[in-house]
Amino acid sequence: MSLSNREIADIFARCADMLQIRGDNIHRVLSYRRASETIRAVPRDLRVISSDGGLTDLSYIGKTIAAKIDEMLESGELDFYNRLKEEVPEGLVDIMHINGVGPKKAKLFWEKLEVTSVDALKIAADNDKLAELPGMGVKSQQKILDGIEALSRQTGRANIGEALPAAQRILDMLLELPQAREGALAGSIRRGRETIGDVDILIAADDSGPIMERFVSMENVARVLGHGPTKSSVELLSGLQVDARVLAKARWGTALNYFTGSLAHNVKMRQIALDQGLSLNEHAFSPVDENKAIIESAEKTLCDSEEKVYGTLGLQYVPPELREDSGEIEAAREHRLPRLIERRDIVGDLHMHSDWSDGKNSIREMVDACVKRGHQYIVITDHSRSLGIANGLSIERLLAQAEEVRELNDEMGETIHVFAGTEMDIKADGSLDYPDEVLVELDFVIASLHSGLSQKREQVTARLLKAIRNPYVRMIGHPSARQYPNREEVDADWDAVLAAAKEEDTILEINANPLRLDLKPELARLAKELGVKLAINTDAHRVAHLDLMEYGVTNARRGWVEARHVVNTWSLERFNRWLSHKA
DNA sequence: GCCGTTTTCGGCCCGACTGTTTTCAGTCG
Repeated sequence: MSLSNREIADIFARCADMLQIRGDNIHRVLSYRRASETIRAVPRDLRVISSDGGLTDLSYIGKTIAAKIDEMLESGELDFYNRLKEEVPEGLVDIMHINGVGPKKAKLFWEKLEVTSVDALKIAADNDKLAELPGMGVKSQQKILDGIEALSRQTGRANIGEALPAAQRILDMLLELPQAREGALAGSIRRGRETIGDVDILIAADDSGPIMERFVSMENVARVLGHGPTKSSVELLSGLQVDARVLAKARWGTALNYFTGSLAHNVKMRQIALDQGLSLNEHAFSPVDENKAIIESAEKTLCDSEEKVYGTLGLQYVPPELREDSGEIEAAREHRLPRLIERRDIVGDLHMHSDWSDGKNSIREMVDACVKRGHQYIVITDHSRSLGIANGLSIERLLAQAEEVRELNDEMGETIHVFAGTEMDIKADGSLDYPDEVLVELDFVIASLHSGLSQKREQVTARLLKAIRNPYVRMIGHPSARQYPNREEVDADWDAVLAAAKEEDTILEINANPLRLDLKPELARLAKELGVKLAINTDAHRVAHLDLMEYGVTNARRGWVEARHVVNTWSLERFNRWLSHKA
């Protein structure tokens, strides 16, 4: 039995941890970790890539790791991993994930106390066994107990939809202090990742004390994890960890670049700097000698903006969303980065619900709210009849709603165009929820998966293909049906889905709801490269959800998407022309 | 173990903070 991309990525990550505990060369460890990251981000099935002989084209996958991938694809097992497990107890990997415990401590607990699980470690700590170990003390022991508690409380990474507003509030509060000259969110939140491990906040100021003081004394702080003169760390009551750093304005560019990451992007930046005789860190560019040692007497180059950092290296400015070491450095070198889509390019929203199904607001309220947000056109797309839990519309109600939408549209005149549509279920048996003679009555039909999400790949793929090929279906809503934190994407043959969407001129949605962000960036990038049409929609179930569009735009930017790839950047006239041409 | 516009060997980021050190090791990002 073969393993999925994710399972293979997990195994390499665990190999890396075990190798590190064993004390292997750190760069060998990093190789496994990088390979794991690469595999996690690959949108294609490794089985397909492998049969095309393309594994070693992936970054950080060389001959050795490619062979290990093939072994797992064929046998479902990895001999190397199995042998590692005999040498290094697997529970140590979990212990390593406790905050404050790294490979050395994990190894220490194992060798001195024969502790090989988080539970056993907790018992040892409760009995004061840890404090007696060399290099340990009462405080370290307590820190580990806190870490174990945090681990059990943790539900994993926070969704960006929760983390971003919380982070923004803290940033705004710190920026109100008179000492703060400039501030920004950095890290994965700035890169727009779907989930956030912890929040990084940077403040430029000459006097750091009051800022650090204010930060650790915020009312929503559950505990202070660290409090130094220029860096502090807190855990909020929500469980979210937030780090704040203060630095000099003159170093703003290098610092923001450094703390925005990603790690892999930074490593490449530094390599390019070294190639030019410069060492790059969060403080400055420093000239280096032939041994790559910093020449202390030489003058350093400070950068107060990120543009200067990239400019110093002869690179085009790289938008944060692209900084994942997925080709952006190479493109920046040749000044051929795309002009990414922006929120202001969006002039319509093709997917929203009303109180006719499971929405909270009336059609009129949704329309008025969309007018306020400057949309030129929208589509009302309530759920279809088989989605009983969402009060899906019977054929009679659907036709009655279409009638009402058209009357409202006439009433709105030139203010906004309201199309009559539906979000129709692709049922578990593969059939569509309304017959063609009903669909023909609508202006815009979305087809979406809401059930049968754990079916086999062949089945799910066939359902998607059938929907894509229906002459009345214009768009597939949230194509992979993934939802944070608990629902994995469906298993489908995405190569086949993208090819069919291209052939049939069917739009694939980038759903802007932060719990979905579906298509994911990797697939969106593949789709636009193939010439598949995309649309970014809120899937709003209430007026407030209409403001989630920004998350969808960020997600699209992470997929290198430009305005020209996205249908709802088109004028009403062009959108109408496409609708009638396709019909 | 990967990688290459100084290439197939010799590199691979490094500074802040913490707690245990009495000059530094481990962790983290």
